[in-house]
Amino acid sequence: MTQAESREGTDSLPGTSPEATRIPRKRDAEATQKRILSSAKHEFAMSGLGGARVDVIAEKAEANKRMIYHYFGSKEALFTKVLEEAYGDLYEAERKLKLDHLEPKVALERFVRFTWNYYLENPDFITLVNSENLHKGVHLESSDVLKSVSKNRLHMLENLLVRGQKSGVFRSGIDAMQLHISIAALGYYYLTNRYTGSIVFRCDLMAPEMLKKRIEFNVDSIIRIVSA
Amino acid sequence: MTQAESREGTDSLPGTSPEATRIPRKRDAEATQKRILSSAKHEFAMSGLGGARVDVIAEKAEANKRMIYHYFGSKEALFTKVLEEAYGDLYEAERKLKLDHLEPKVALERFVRFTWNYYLENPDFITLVNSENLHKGVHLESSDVLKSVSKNRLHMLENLLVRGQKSGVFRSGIDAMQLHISIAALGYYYLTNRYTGSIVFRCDLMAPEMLKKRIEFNVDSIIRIVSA
DNA sequence: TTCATATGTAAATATCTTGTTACTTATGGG
DNA sequence: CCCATAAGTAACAAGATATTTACATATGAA
Repeated sequence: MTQAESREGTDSLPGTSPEATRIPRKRDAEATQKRILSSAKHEFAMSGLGGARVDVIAEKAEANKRMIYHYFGSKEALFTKVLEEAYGDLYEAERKLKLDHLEPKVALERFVRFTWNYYLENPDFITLVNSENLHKGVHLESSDVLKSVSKNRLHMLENLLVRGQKSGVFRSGIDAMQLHISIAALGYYYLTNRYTGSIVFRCDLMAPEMLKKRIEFNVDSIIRIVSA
Repeated sequence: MTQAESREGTDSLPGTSPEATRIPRKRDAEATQKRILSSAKHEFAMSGLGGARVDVIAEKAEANKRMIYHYFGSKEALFTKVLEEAYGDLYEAERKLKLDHLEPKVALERFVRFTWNYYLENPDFITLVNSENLHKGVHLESSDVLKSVSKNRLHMLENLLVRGQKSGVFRSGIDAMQLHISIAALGYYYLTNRYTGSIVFRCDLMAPEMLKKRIEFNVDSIIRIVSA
């Protein structure tokens, strides 16, 4: 089956020819790039950088391999772009949280829940990050995009800690980076290792009641860690 | 060129010929299997299941591809065996800890430090587990070996918690599985994401003083989580 | 309209990769 | 010793795979 034919199922003809001839795609560079990025994100997340196939990415994007190389240069450059977008999305969602006006303890709890929910709702993020770390971070280490978006990453949490310390609900001397890492860790580890974890512990770690147990345990843990 | 001829370039005949003759490897099935397993563990850890190459595994094992298929059947079966061994090694090291006679708090701290050190000294374990989870646990879900070695995995920690609760140092109502997962998570996440983490936080997470900071933070966190 | 160029398609290429096959050699039991 | 068999080697086959090339078509500016 030709690629032109492969599209005929979903579309019909714009006027001229009666039988199912190919409908040339409307030229839309931006849309094509978006479809490729979205498809790549999914494939890279599912199979890792090494396991993902350029052919499959192109096919799922309803685009052509040639377009991938045209727009992104190489499989690895595409992977880099996907990673940058994934980090950008997370950070943007974080920024939207607006925790500054909330009571420190409430704000911290909300941040813990947000982090957990983000991982849960964006499972791609975790596998993408895992894949990049398997490759020792080579795709992001020279990424100005990541460096830019990750600037002042700890600002919000630092403010939160200072506010809480001043009001006496948090103890002093808490390292914001260590806490930030811990908040991520408690959720991330559970979810990334959900398959082996379910085997080892002989239960379905993704069952709704188990997920609920986990997030409540995490919230409680983080609060205990910072409490005065 | 025949297959026999193809070897004559590097080697000459044993005994009959005077100059540097080939030394045929001593036949030792067990040793060869061990070399293959060790090499495979390293390659799978370095590149993941998909990224590892059977040829490279054979070469690094100073063995032959044929031997891999002879002894293990397939790349995936070899991967399964490597995983089973990796889990077995961790669990055996855990069993050697002998925490029963220690004061609960001291014992728990020792367990947290053990877990951290094990990940630090066996970085292969983390990437192997990551790789298996990328593959949704398919290689271990039917592994009787893993099911066998992971039996009563929470026993030690449960005993510890009960002892601590009885003596009043630990609070009651702590879920041993959640705690176990958290102890692993705080170390595992930091180490598996050390590359992207170092970029995002603009510091070398693997620098000795940073590692020290992390383990001390983790020990303190776990103690706070369980304290009465 | 005309034409340069951005966008898109199909096929080729060169290299890799897993698993197999045909073959060689060491080992140990009779 | 003799020889069946376990252990080991090299080359091959079939199918993937990333990237490139040759070509086609839509678009918009002149």
